[in-house]
Amino acid sequence: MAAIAAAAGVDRTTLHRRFANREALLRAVFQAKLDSAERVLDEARLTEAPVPVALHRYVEGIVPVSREWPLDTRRMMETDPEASARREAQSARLSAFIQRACDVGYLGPGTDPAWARVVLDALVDSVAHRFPEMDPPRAADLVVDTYLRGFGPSDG
Amino acid sequence: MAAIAAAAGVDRTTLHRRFANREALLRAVFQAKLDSAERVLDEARLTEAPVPVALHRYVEGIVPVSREWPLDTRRMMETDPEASARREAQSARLSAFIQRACDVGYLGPGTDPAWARVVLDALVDSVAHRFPEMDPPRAADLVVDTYLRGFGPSDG
DNA sequence: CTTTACTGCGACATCAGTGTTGCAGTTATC
DNA sequence: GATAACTGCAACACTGATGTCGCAGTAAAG
Repeated sequence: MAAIAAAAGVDRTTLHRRFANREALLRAVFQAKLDSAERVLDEARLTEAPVPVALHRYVEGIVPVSREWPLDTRRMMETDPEASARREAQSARLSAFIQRACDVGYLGPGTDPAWARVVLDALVDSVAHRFPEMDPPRAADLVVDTYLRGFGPSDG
Repeated sequence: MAAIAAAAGVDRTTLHRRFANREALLRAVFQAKLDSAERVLDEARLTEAPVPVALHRYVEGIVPVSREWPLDTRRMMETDPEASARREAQSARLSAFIQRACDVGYLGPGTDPAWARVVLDALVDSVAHRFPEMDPPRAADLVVDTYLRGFGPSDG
């Protein structure tokens, strides 16, 4: 709480006036991230936009969210079942999109959707935190390009 | 310390007989991971084996290390300058290998070595922890394939 | 000018985690 | 059988983080 207050530039007492305790503060932060992530999923139109468009919009939107809320929402599991369920629902939407991308042939035949999903998360997280100065549209370009083509020479 | 002791199946007192304090235990664990990682780097022969062979050997070797020591050695930064320097040296070896892979054309022209390095780390970490039952040779196959080809259909 | 709203500060109480100690029990060695 | 080595257990002291409280100061509103 002291570290969070210092980072926010306020006194610990002020934090406690807004949040009853540390758990309440964490819950509020998780909710804020879930809100932002949900907005990105909605705006990406994962189920109706063309797959390439939806993918790019999703990545471009989620990179700033990941940067603003650099916390792993999976850690909410045991403390807030409601938030956990909400996170699971959002994750399911993304996994369904990956499946759709496979179904329409956007991802190659033989692609394991589970692995494709994990890799997308990893690439987003990496670009967001290891290249913090890269702006979201360019970060999305990089992630999508790497995601589809890898690093091998073209026309291998 | 209580959680570590419980996970190890021993009493806290036994931990304290071996390690003066929590910091000493952490240092020992970091050293063990650095030792294992160094062995993998040595055996991969990153500077003399053919690039595809070296890459596969490295990934196949580092996946079990990452599983056995699931801790981020970057967190040693401020507590143990010696271990931090050792970690930096190992990281430099891997980055030099990525550069070599670019130089010989194994990675496509225009590849950003820094990004290629970050993505390799991310893929290894993902396969190690999100697919814990996958054996190392097969995990290495998957990582290298994804790394080079991505998920787009072949012959795009 | 008074009141309201808000904040920072310092002091305090509580608690969880770490580190220490003494003792009893177990196993292996001599 | 005695000794050494090792361990688990419980109790204790200490420390840092959290949460609470009272008070003084500041700014905005009436």
